[in-house]
Amino acid sequence: LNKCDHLLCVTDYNLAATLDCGQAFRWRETGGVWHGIVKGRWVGLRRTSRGIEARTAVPQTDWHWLTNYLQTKVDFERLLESFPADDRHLQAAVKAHHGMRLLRQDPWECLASFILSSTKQVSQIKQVVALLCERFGETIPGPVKTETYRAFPVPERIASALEEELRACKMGFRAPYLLNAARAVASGNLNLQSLARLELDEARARLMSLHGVGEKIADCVLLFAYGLPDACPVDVWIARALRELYFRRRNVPLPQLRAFAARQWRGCGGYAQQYLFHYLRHHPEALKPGTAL
DNA sequence: GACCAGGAAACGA
DNA sequence: TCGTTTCATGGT
Repeated sequence: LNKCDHLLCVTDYNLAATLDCGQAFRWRETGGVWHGIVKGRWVGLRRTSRGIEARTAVPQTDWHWLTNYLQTKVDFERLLESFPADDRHLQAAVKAHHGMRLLRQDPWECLASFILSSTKQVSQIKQVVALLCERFGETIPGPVKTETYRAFPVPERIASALEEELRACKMGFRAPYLLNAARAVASGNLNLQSLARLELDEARARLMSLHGVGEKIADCVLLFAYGLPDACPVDVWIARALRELYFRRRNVPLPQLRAFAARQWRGCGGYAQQYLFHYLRHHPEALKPGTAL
């Protein structure tokens, strides 16, 4: 059976929060439809009462690529049970964006995107990623024939680019980092597929061997592309939240905050930090002294 | 203009 | 193993 339309039956799925919480950077929403590109396929998504309606530009016989990306088969209720019940800050954030999921993204796209993310706002990351795709991505079929749609550029294409061409995508000092990472992946020096079989610490060390990839960016990749539940990226927002809400505004050093997060959210650190991150981006006033989250 | 952004490397102590 | 500085660019 070949079709361009498909219904994903899900409950407790917050599509808008999932696609706009800062874990992926290519999704856009127009008129209630989210459109983006998953594994080189254009797809439009709409939340309905029955689930998620998906539409592609090319007929599909198998939708596993999409259900895997969206993680629609994850039991959300069981997921909630893994969160500490007595963590009132986390529970408040979960309540505000109930049904938000972590995606399962392509490792290379995720790694490249987060190399570009350092000290940039989410809106700027989206802009740089869009420029990169526009200039280096392969064209793919889309719904409007007069428009061009592009896949995320393969590492081989980035590897053959000039640093100046990359800088022209407004990525600044991150350009040599991206170029080096693309060469490592394209040459086989870094095998992204083999990372899936490693423990958290070993996989993290491999990623951190890349110039421009520290603990935070490595954890983003291990969480958003490999689904390691204990990968818990601590960025400026999460660090601020931990200090304000869990350490009574004490100036606790970053490594100590990371250790605390690992203990506090054992088994669910990835989800916990993502709910807090998304909540705080919508409610930055929650970090003001004396304000309960 | 000052200040900050989903950081990390290089440096000096 | 720490704190500081620097990196490029755009938004507020």
